[in-house]
Amino acid sequence: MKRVTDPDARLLQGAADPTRLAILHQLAGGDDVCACDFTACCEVAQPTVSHHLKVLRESGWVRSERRASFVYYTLVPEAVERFRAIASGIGPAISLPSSRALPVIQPPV
Amino acid sequence: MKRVTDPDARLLQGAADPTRLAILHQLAGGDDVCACDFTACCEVAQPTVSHHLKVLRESGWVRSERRASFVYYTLVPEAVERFRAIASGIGPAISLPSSRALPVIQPPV
DNA sequence: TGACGATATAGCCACTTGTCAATACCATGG
DNA sequence: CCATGGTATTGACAAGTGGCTATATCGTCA
Repeated sequence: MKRVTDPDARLLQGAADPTRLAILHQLAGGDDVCACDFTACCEVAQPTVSHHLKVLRESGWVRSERRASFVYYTLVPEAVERFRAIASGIGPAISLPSSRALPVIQPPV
Repeated sequence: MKRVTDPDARLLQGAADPTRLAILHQLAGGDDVCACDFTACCEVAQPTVSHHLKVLRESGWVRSERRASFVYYTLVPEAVERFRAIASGIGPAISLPSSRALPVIQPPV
């Protein structure tokens, strides 16, 4: 992919991967999570998790902090805020007549 | 990139590009936009715009409709809804003490 | 029907991505 | 100091991406 310079696109690209989305969801509570815990949830090897954590760090989603021999990751609140701002900026003001389901979209291939 | 099967990741990946983000912003009003108008805003050649429109179509973001010899594109409301749902699902409930600025994030490379 | 303007597709290229095995790094506990 | 366990980095690979030029397709109008 072309080297993305636009910060917004960079943020979106940071989240645009199933593994990283799972990591973000695991961090959604707001508490910090040990790196070792991600290896459990995502079915990928440890170096791959480490790689994705790096991508999330470099796109501004998370910060890491070493405590003893463990490394803990936290969501960056500003990133979440920005993401929500992007969400607000796309599309008209909420106006779907009957928006109860919020279905997962399954496009035609 | 790994073939993304997760619909949410697919949706995010659809938006994770500066050109496509510009297209989405241009569609944000809710009105349909002629394909020819995207060529103007994004500094890429016509086939490239067409390519990005296809990506947006296949990730569920837009629908196209031919009228006369022009093709008009519209935002898919469900995609916007889903995107906002993802935004709500990431991170804790809105709680940033003083969130006025919503700054564009510039991570430390 | 034939020419023309608007979009889409095909084919190619350089570059990026996701994944892993192997290995290096680092803090802690003997 | 050394062994150990958690984490990051390296190096390799297949596959995907974004961009372009050239070309095909589709509708409209003369």
